[in-house]
Amino acid sequence: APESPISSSESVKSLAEPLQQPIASTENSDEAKQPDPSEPLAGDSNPATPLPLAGHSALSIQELVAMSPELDTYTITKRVKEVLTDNNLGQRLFGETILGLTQGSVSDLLARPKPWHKLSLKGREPFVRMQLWLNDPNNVEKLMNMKRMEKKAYMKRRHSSVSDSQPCDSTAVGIDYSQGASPQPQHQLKKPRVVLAPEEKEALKRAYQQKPYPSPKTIEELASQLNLKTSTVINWFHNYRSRIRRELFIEEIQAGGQSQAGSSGSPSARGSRTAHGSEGDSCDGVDMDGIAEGKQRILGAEDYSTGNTQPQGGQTESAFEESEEASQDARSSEKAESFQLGMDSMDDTEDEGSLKLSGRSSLLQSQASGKSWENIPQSATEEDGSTSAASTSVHTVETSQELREGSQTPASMPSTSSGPTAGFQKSNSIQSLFGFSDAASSKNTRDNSLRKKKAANLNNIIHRLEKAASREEPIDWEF
DNA sequence: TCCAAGTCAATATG
DNA sequence: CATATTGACTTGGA
Repeated sequence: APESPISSSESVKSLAEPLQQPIASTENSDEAKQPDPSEPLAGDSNPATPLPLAGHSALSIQELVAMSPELDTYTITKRVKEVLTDNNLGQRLFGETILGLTQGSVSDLLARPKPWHKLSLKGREPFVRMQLWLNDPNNVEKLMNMKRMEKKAYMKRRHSSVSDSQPCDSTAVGIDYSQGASPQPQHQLKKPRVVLAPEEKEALKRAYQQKPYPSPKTIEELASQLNLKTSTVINWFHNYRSRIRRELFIEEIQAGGQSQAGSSGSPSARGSRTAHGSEGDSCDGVDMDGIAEGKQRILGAEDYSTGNTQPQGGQTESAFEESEEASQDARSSEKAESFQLGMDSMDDTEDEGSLKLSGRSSLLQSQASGKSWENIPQSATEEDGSTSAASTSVHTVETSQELREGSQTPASMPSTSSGPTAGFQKSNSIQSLFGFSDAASSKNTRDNSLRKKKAANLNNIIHRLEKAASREEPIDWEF
């Protein structure tokens, strides 16, 4: 019963309690949550975002974020979406008044939340705000009010044709677009906003698969070939890389978590989206592109010993794991053991001499709706990493990160796995041991896109390894 | 300098 | 109208 007398800590506490599934445990390591004075400069460091912030208390969000416990971003966004749709509140309003973000950012955040542990301090901020908002009993009411006020202001504007700036409180960054001010603004310097043609994207993607980190020279070539500005190509690579990465993150979350609802029973209310079928769906969720592309992929198998905690941590990625369709669902064997080794063959294509490494990988797929998963350490076939593409051996590791124990929605679970239910697994000490660890083994994801992403990600990793191993010339290791 | 992570903001879509 | 996508920009780290 440690009580932290910190006055303002109440908000922190509120942050801590809310949802969070049965993850439980993990305690012990309460880092000291002292009020901590490390805010000498704080003051003006952040120019923007005064934002009202429901909390009010003395702590800045940054501080709250810093001491926030691990939040389940997926659940948070899910709930936020529910609340918003149930009450007909838009992302714009929510984003601007609660999160201090624009509509597009909110959309993105809600649709593709990254797992907490992959977020930077800054990136966690919106989630903390969302959690705070969810905890506020009057959240909806407040937003509704804002909505009303906005509407009123709008009406007024239409009437008197007078432009007035922001209504109500909330700070206002002061930004306001003056419309009347500058006479003849436009001109032709509008910056057209480059829009890449499908073929261009295609070409870029292809280039990416070969080389996720093209050298300046390559970039120049691409740019001239496609008739694009160099900076556009550079930007495209940056964006693509990070978006691919993000897609992978969310796969992880969905595969591993899938918590459950619970929350408000919500009386129907046209649930337009949220089609989370546990299975059966036909839609394979998102794809970054829908364009058909010659599915080409390289499945490399490398044995990256993720071991050692890489300095940067962050990026060690979870890229290992490639699942192949191979066994697919075809046989829905619900055997006790739910994994099987598959060697796959990559069927297709070697289009344009793309490299093809030996494929085949061990596949561990836990199927069954339940969470019967096991972590199989897998054999580590070390050996020289580089070059030996042939060796192949992949690890599908996945030290499960959070294993929820007992509890877990007994409600709907159809018993399913009869197994011993993995009793052991103590608390997730494992996790702390291995600083990172990703979770979730992919099920039979048989998306094309997924596969592609993974393949791409492999390339990405290969690149890193290459860089780390011998940072020299842009070796091209074509196989 | 490079890169990644976050965002913005224009524009696509629904 | 609202939400989704995406090229570009910003920030921070090495």
